[in-house]
Amino acid sequence: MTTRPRISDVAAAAGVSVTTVSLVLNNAKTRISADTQQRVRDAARAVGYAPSALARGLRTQRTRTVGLISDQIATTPFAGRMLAGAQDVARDHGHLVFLLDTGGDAGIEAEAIAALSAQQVDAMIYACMWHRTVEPPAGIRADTVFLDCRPAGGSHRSVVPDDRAGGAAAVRELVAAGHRRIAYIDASEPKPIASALRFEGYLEVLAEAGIDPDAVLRVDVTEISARGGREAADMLLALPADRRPTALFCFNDRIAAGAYMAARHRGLEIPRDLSIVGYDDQQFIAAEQDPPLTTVALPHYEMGRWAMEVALGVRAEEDEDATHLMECPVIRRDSVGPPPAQVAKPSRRRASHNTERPPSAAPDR
Amino acid sequence: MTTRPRISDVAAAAGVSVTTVSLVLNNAKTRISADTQQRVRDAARAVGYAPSALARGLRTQRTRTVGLISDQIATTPFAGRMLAGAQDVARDHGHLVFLLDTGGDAGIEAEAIAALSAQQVDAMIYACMWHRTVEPPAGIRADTVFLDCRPAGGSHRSVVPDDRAGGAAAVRELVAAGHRRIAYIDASEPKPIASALRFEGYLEVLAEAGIDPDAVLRVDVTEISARGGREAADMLLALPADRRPTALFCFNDRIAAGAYMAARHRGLEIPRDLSIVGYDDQQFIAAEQDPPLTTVALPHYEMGRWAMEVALGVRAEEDEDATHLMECPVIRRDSVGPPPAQVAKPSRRRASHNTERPPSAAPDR
DNA sequence: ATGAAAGCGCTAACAC
DNA sequence: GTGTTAGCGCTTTCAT
Repeated sequence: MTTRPRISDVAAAAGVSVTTVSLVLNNAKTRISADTQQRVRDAARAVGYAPSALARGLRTQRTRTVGLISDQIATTPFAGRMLAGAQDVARDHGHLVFLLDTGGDAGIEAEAIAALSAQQVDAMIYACMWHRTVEPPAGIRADTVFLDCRPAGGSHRSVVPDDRAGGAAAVRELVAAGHRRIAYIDASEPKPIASALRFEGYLEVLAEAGIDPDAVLRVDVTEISARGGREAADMLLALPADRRPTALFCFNDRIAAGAYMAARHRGLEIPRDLSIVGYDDQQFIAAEQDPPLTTVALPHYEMGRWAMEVALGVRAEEDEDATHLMECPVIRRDSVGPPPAQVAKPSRRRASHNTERPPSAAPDR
Repeated sequence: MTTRPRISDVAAAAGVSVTTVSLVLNNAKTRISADTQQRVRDAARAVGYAPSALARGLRTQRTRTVGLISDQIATTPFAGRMLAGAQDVARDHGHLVFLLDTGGDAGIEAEAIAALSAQQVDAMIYACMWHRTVEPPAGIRADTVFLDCRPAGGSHRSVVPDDRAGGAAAVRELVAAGHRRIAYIDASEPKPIASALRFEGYLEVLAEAGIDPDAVLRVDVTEISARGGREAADMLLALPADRRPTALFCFNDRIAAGAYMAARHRGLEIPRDLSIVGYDDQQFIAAEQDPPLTTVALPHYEMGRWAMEVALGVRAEEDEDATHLMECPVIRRDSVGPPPAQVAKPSRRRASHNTERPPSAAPDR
């Protein structure tokens, strides 16, 4: 092909005017004879015609494109599902998405907004890769929808996970299994917004169950990682038997993975000796623990869909609130069981961090 | 703002013609008086002018956009870095990227190609989320560059990781540490193209070191996962002492994580009793093993950059080959050490899969 | 050193 | 039922 066929080529081939071609190709309700319609369609196919989105956009002032600005797409495992959700609904509605990752740089962000505006995108989404509060970038259009973050001041529509309810659901799993001494291994400073929310859920369920919260059972990790989780869990498990938790609710799955390590080093078997629940349902982490980790999933795909649906105006806005809370489902796997029948008799050896065997270890050999 | 300011608004504000505005805003080499230039720029800023990318694209037939078609962006942890690499160079050259994920569906793929063509993107990238051979989709433009996949028949330019060299590098780590009995825990059928390549590297280094490959030391996993890796490693570690490997090269980090589990269940300490190297340098997996896993990194960010650079024509094409091989650097962490001083005396108990203690375990209590 | 005007490919108001 | 034409906002040739 030397050059793209234009609408006039189709018109010529079909022996009609461009108006007619435009009309039939846009399925206008207009009265064009069925015969002509067929001729036009055949001609279009014959010359390999596809309308120029540029020309059409210029003329109609609707581009059928949407801009998606994200921070940090590179370094997060969750981005993909959010993008996929947004993508899917965009495609279903005939829209294309411009993806602009800013790496969190405000200058790049400003450029991105300008570029998108120059492209006359029909809608705009501002996505964060973890739930947080953001200052809406200067000059961002008012109908932008915020994905996985809350604009300060509730100035724009947004969707975030319901971390409070998720935290409650996690702890409820544990309470239902019979646990009463449940620790919360929290994130470190500066804490993500989800941290306090999940803790609220924790307290709520404890109250429901008539359990007094014990301050020693809430510990902050030194860093959000398996290593941090391991250290924190290790402190908890070193507590005297009557104060020691029988279950751990971890801020996220990576921390939970660290808790597994700590348990292992103390010879504790999960869930027989210790129950654990995580958060995030992080791919390749939660399901691949040994035993697989019970956790709470972050609804990234759904949030991505929701954001695109409201951005495109294809969702009946059921709620009045600017920010929509999306449910976090619990994913039951094998790390929760009833608490050990009797409290293990206190071992008087101080946390020596290693080869202590579980009370129940087989006296083998 | 009611409606976007047009170039004529700027012209009016500056008291010049639109030609002049266009010229100065596009930094034409033309001779426009410095004074006029300033007036125009001031006027543009004053009215908040930004040129319409649509109109400009329609006129120039260059849109400064590029289409990036990907399969499976949702379910892979590597997508982000590839996108970030592509993104960064696009931005540096003033281009915007349309991201279209097809989920691997051929129908959607065809639509995506059509949509991108309608948008008159200046360039196109076809990305896979893991190294494989693909049949180029029908109708894809000839100058498309393939990212992390090879088009069948070498019909298009492409960039993929150098898995053979990566496999060699991994095994060389082990050989350098003194190992001679090195197992390769391979992927399962249908094997990724990388599987055979890494194995080639393995054989190459063995040959270099004068080590005869032992067929029992190559085992396929039943599934690519921690569980698969665990089972495979378990078989290997159950071998009689004189046939047992002292080091494991795993097809990927998840499999390596499974190997850690198997080692742990046998009371083997890493790297004292067993050395392990993985592949992928997968985020939150490799670095968070206990001890952190030595592995080979996949150069996703760099491949993303490379692809966009050639797509945009901003890279001097140094190599004649249609497919560019990108180096996979080894990431040294703590899972490789010298082989155990003497071969452990063969335990005659058959692989009982559990509480066997390492020879060196403290006889505590 | 600056301006007039054509035209990129399309849609839609209006005429017939 | 179908055709003519203006114009979306810009770049660029050609005049001056």
